[in-house]
Amino acid sequence: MEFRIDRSSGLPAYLQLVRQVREALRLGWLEPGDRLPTVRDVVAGSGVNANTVLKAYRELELSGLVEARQGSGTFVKAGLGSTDPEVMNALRSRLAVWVREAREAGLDAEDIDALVRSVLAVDGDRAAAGGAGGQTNEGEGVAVR
Amino acid sequence: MEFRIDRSSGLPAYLQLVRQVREALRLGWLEPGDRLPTVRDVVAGSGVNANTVLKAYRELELSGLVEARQGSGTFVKAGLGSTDPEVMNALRSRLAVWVREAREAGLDAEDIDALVRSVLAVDGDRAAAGGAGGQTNEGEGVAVR
Amino acid sequence: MEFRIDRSSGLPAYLQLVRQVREALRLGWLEPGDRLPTVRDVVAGSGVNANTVLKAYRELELSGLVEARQGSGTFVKAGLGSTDPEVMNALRSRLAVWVREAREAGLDAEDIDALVRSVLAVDGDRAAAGGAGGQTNEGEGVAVR
Amino acid sequence: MEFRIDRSSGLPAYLQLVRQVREALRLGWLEPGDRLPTVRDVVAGSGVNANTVLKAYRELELSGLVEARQGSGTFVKAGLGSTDPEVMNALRSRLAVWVREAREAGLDAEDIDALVRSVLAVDGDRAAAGGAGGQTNEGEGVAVR
DNA sequence: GTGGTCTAGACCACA
DNA sequence: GTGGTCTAGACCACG
Repeated sequence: MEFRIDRSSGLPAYLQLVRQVREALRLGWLEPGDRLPTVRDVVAGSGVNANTVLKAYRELELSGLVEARQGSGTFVKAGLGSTDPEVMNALRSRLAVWVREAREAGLDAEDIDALVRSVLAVDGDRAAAGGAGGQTNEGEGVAVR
Repeated sequence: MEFRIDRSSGLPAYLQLVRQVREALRLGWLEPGDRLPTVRDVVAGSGVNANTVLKAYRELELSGLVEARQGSGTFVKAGLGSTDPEVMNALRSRLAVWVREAREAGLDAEDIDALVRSVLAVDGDRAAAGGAGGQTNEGEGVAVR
Repeated sequence: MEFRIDRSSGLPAYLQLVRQVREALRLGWLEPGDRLPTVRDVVAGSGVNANTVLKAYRELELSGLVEARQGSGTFVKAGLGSTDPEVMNALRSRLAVWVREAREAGLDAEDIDALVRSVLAVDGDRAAAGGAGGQTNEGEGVAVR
Repeated sequence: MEFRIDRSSGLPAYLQLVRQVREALRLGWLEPGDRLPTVRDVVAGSGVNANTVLKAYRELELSGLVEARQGSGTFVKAGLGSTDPEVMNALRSRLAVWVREAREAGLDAEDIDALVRSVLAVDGDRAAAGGAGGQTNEGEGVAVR
């Protein structure tokens, strides 16, 4: 697993790390028992400071997702992606089709992001009680009357 | 237009405001000539401090999207949504269908977000130079080999 | 509220801070709505580094006990001490009597601590399922056969 | 004698071992001449690394409490529990009564710990120079004004 | 070599 | 002036 940090996004580096681990868990790219890259690897690969990585890993540990074993590394303890990988893949490929069309219609990544967020916001009001998701984007969103 | 800020997202409040205005522009919910809510309104509606709103509006003004007219408010100067509203709506409704299916398959907002981001990341490598840049999420993304 | 850090205890300073806040909550000395001392106050009063305090406060925030409000301080969000203050005081004064006797019998603080821990350990095996307490001492303890 | 180490307590593993030996000495569970479990036993029984156990034993030896005899094991050299076993037992059983009442009043182990520590802290100010020092908890404690 | 703790100090976001 | 983020670097605990 490899991290990419976007320094201009405004989101703190350690939260980007946390988020990317959570995403990998949700997508099934990481599973219980897997070892996260060592702090030193992440430092070498992404340019952030070691303490930033430690902070991210500690946050993940506090939320029960990973477990640090001194001297041997940090390991995934619990999964997040409860969805059947096949279903996931089906959804993913249909999404990919949609994204391609959107791009052909001239939308860029930010447009697409805005669209998705707006649909999720509407949809979220319907799904409501689902949440407890943690650091999701729920709650942020635009409303025009 | 109404702002919602999520204090626990890690993203600075003023950037959430900026982002939401940009999203509204991209989605065609705001158009040149429209007036943004007054600072006072935003304060009342979202609980942030007036200085935070001012900072967001100033930032939008610096990027040329809005214009403050002394005594009468802040107005949209330029659009961002260059896409034909009909096409936009078509894309939007197809997206909504996909989202509904995803939700029925058990994915929550964070799952969906992760999926979208991962598809955009792959897709981004292909589209590369495409985006107008700005504060997009491009660049952040997970890679597992 | 005032913190005291024991640098020779082996327990990390930030955990001592966390523990002391938890204790104050359990004893009813802190209640929801109360403001914790500012980071700067703690630094001035206890000699630890600001980041150490921030780390402690952040940990408390992640566990849902306090809430940081930028620019205005850190506030207690949830209580821990569900016990009736009167009952608490009764127990406390009876304990104080016992402690006095123990001291008169020649036990020092470490002896008393050892005794309490050993009684709790035995007792804990009986109470068993109670826990989920978090960073309690449960689990550590001596057993001689 | 059997050790239990709590990996989530924040206290270094080797200090937990040292502490448990000291407690056993104070409570009279270990006496001069007794043999401590071999390093191998401790490793098998508690999961820590052999070096960690060695470090704990070395520390105990440095403080004069135990003595390593090449080829035959590590033996208790000096006691810590100077208190008459009968008095100790009397105190212990009265403590047990109190603990039972506390538990019935709804206090859990962490509550009890907090209470004991707070009483000891107050009491400590009175007894002052009393303690033999060492790695006691003296000095840490909460004060609310 | 692994993760973890702490410090000192710069800078940012918010009220 | 409030909390928060990040860095750089020293040192510790553990395997």
